[in-house]
Amino acid sequence: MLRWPEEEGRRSRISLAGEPRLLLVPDGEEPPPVADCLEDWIRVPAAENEVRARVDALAVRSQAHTTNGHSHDPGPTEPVIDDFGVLRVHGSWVALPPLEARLAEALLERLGAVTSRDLLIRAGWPTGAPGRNALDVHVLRLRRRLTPVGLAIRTVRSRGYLMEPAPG
Amino acid sequence: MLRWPEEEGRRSRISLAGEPRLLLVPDGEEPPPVADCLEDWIRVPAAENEVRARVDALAVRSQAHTTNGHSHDPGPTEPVIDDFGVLRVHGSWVALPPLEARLAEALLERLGAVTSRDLLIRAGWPTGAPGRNALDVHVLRLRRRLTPVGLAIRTVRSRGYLMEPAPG
DNA sequence: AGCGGTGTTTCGCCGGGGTGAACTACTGGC
DNA sequence: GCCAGTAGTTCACCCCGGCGAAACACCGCT
Repeated sequence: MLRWPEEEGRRSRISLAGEPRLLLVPDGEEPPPVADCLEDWIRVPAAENEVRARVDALAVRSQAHTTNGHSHDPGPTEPVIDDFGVLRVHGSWVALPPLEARLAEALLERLGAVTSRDLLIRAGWPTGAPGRNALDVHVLRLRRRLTPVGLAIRTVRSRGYLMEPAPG
Repeated sequence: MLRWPEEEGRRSRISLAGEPRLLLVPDGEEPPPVADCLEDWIRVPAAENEVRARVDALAVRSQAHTTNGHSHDPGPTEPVIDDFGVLRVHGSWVALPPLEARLAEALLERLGAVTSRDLLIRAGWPTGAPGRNALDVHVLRLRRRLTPVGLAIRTVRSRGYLMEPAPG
C-alpha cells in the first residue's frame, strides 16, 4: 500500500517484483494509469471496508496469477523484457533506456494488437505527459532500436501502434 | 457497466462470457467481492475521469488476458474487427480508418447476406449523412483495402452490398 | 569534453474524409 | 432493339490533422 504519485519509485519497484500494490490517491490528483492486474487504486481518505475490499481483491488476483502460471509465460521464441530494460528475442537482445523500456513493455503486453497512444503516454510518463510530440519521437527511436532484433512497430493511424515480429 | 447488486444476473452472464465489467455500487451498499481481473467496481455517483480510469484499466487487463495467452495464435479464420478498427482474417490484418471500420462492421455482421445501403449509411454516419455518393466512394475504398486480405464486397443492385470471402 | 537519454521545434508528407463530375451498367417502356 | 432514366463506379480535387523525421537544446554522468 503506497501513496501516489509521491511514491512512484516504490511503485515501479514493487511492480517489477510482481507484487500486488494499492495506490492511495489524494483528492484532486488524477487517477493513475493502471496497466496491470496486480495494481489498484483508491481515493483517500476512504472508508475502511472499501480499502479492505480492494486489498482482498488484489490478494485473490495475486494468487490466481501466481498459481496458474498464467502470468507472463511467453515461449522461448517470444520477446521478453527484463527488469533492467534488456529485451530478448530470437536469442539476440537490445538494451533499452528506461523510457523506451516502459513503452516497449506496454507494446509487448499487447503484441499483435493495437496499443493506444493514450495508453502509451501513460505507460511512458506515469506522472504527467511532456510535449505533444514526445511520444512520436520515442516511438521512432524505439523502432530503430528494435529493427535489428526483428520486431516492428506499425502505426494504426489515429488509433495507436501495433507491435509485431517483423516479416522475414 | 452495470448496477450492483441489482443486476447480479447480468453480472454473472458477462462473467461467464469472459467479458470485463464495471460494477456501479450506490452509496450505502457493501463493496462487492471481486475475484476476477476482469471485474472492478466504483461508488456512484462518481467523477467522469474516475470511471474512465477504471474502464481503461479493465480494457487493458482484458486485452492482456486474451492476447497474451498462448504463444502465437495464427489468427481467426472468420473475419473479426476489433475496437481499434483492425480487421483480422486468415492470420493477416488491415487497419481500417474509423468510417470504413464502421461500414465493415455492419457488413461483417451479415457476412454472406445483403446489407442495405440505408443501413450502411446509418452505420457509417450515425449523426446524419453527407453527400449522396459518399457511401459509394467509401465502399470503393473499403473494397481496395479488403482485397489483400481476401474479402470482397459485391453489389446487389438496388438492394445493397454483400460481403464475402473472395473466391480463390 | 564527450556521450547517452530525453524534450522540443519545425517542416512536410500522406492518409482520412467530403464533393463533383465523368463514365459505365443495368432497367423498364416503347 | 432502342432509349431514357437510374444506380453504381471511378477519378480528381480539396482540406485538415496525425504522424515521421531531422535538427537542435538540455542535462547528468564519466
